[in-house]
Amino acid sequence: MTLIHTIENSSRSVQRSIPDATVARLPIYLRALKSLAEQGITTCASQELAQSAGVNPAKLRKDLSHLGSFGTRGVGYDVEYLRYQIAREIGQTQDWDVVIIGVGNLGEALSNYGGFSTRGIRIAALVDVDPQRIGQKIGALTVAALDDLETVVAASNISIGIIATPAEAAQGVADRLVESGITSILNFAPALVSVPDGVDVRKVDLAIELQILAYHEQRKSGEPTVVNV
Amino acid sequence: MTLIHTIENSSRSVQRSIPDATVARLPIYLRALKSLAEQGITTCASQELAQSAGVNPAKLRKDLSHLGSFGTRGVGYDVEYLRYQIAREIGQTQDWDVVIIGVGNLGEALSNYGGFSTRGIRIAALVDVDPQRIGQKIGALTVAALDDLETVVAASNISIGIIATPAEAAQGVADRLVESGITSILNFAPALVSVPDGVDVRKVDLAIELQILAYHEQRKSGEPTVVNV
DNA sequence: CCTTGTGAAGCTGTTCACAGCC
DNA sequence: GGCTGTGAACAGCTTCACAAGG
Repeated sequence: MTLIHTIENSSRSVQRSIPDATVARLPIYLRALKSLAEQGITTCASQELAQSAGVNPAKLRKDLSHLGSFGTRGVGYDVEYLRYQIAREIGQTQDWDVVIIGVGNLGEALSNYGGFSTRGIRIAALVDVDPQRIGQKIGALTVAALDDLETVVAASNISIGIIATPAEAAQGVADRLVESGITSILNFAPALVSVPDGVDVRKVDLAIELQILAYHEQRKSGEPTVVNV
Repeated sequence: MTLIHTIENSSRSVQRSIPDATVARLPIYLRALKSLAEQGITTCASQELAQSAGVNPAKLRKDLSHLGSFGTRGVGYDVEYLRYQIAREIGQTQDWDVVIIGVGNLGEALSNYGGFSTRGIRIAALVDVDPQRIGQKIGALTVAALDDLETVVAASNISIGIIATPAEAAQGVADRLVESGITSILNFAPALVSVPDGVDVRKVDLAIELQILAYHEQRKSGEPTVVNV
């Protein structure tokens, strides 16, 4: 990806840029900490936290070491304090407004998905091309026209776009998003979208996930462990 | 992960086990090849195919080299032949039957998702706990009771389970799936599920994807590239 | 004594660059 | 000449194991 415009270490302040692999796990730690907090646990060792997050303790400690030094040797971490530090690092102290483009089955499911609000994500707008869809109400939101994307983005201070259209429409929508000033895109369409430098695209391809499982499944059942000599 | 019960190289046959990173890209190549085929292109160089898949040509060639040697030096690859070889490797020559557990917004969206059938995935059954849901028709399928999971799995020759329940229910469902003999699970619930060795679990967490984007977004807008000295 | 934070080792994946082959 | 297939260099991530420090 290499989208991090390497600031190549200015003199002061902590060394920027946390490894991608670490960033991807920070939300998991956050959820694990939340769960510990709800159980009334106020302090934990890397051991427990790691277990609760499904990683190995060394990895957890290494990950945290990229953000700073928040633990106490011989004791562990203060749950609330660590929670706050991670939240701050990944920008969870504010809410992020998101627009979903494409209000089909998936778009609608996403807009009704309950898991976002507690994680700093707010679905702020829905957009579609279909005249039948435009004006329709989904929960508290009214579906806007794709033509009004720029207006919608500007009005709602939106910073992330979700593409939930068919594959053919994906590139066009991505272009429109970029024009609107959006620099972070989550793409659910099974298509490659290309964007200018400085714009982040993440892709979630549901079919691919299943195809990967199918591959392993084939391995497991296909050849019944031929350990011939 | 390390779920590949390393056969540690028996004497004959190609060395098994393709790198995970490669497996994850094979479906992408397959789609790119399909697209080329539809444009009437019968032969292609790694250059074009790589571009169409969004990877670099060297990586593509290295990936393919793990499956065998399917190209012609000085010429490139035969689109149909390569397509068949990759499809064979990832088990796309047959259809894989899938059960979705949890027919909420997401489960329903998945069951209506058009992108599966062309990629060798067939939603064969839907299951829920909610008595209101059970018996309901979604497309051609009738929602079955969670209690009948074993029966459903056996009857339809299902090999993959998709967990689309709330987080609290995920572990219980995973246990039921494993009991039913399922060894491949795609988990959409924002929860860690633990399973015995030999069972593959992949996780898709929609909120995490957005949180990762939010992190980068914060980076981009937060500090306006402080390149102080 | 116990647990963190971290150099160092090891592993996996990517990229380079070229020999091999059509 | 041109493109594949691949050893070798490289980069990033994970794991180990231990010194540092409460």
